[in-house]
Amino acid sequence: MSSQYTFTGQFTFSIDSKNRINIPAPLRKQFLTKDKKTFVVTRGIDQCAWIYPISEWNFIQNELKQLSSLSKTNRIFLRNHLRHANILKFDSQGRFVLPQSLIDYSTIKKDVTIIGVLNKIEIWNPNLLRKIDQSDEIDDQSYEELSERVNI
Amino acid sequence: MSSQYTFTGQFTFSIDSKNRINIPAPLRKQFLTKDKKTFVVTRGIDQCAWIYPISEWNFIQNELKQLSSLSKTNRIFLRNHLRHANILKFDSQGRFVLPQSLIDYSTIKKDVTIIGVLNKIEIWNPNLLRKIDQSDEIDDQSYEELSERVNI
DNA sequence: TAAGATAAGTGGTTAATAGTGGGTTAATTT
DNA sequence: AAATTAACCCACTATTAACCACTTATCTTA
Repeated sequence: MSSQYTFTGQFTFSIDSKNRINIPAPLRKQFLTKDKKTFVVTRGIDQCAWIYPISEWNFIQNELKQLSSLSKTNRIFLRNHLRHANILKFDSQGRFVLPQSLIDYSTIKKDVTIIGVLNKIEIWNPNLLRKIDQSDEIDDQSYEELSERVNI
Repeated sequence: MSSQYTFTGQFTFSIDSKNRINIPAPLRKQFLTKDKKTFVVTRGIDQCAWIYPISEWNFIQNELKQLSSLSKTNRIFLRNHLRHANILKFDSQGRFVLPQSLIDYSTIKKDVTIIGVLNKIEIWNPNLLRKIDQSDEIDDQSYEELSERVNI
């Protein structure tokens, strides 16, 4: 079964003194009641944070179970994706606190650009996203191979 | 299944102080009731904005859902296609507000030229469209090639 | 073809919502 | 017990969306 979420759009918000980030209303409104404002924030493959509604995350977890730990790439991939995953809820104002480790990882300072990418939401340092936008790096061979087997 | 929309024609309207654009009545009337006045505005490949009725967009989106985010190429592709997509509705007067980012992208000032192109509607800076009109002539060779694929 | 009626395009006002900031209390940690 | 963190609440401001109104164009019908 494919995703029930179809996040789109781009928004630039500020992160406050308590490291709270507002989820843009158009994205927040999409959250299904069954997910109860619950989601997972984790490291993106790129230098950003990824947000999955909890039901999406559960689906992805099942996909990840397919990967054998005999493969080194798999082991590294699984480790890095699972250890940084935080289960959170947004508050009555629609905000959540972004864990410090993810702030550091994505080099977030004062502002964040939040973008909808189908089944997930990405949180970026605006400057970084702009840079990425122009110059894109080389494809990673290992990821290419993985992509043929897992669909997240 | 092919598109249920066949937008045609050209209209030049003004954009008001609140960045609202009127969808020309002939195009608006084509909107199917199932789409509930809902559509997606996004970046065109050329320097203009594209409008897809929501059912058209959903078809495109389902294709995009096939792409795994483990592939770098896919990630970049998905991001850049989805972040500029805004799901909107037109108001009771048949207008919608064009997001600032798209106004900038298509260098729109006071007036806009709206053209129907089969399954989508394009929004142009009139001056830009005029320029393109002259410089983007199709040469005889290209017409010959086209003739082998389309019979009109 | 003139007059009325209807629809289309444009403009502005008001009411609701969204984004942001901060404070208070409860829970956890040290 | 003190300090830090997290949850909750309240409040201000700016933006957005819903609503109303007017003008111009198009269509209808006498």
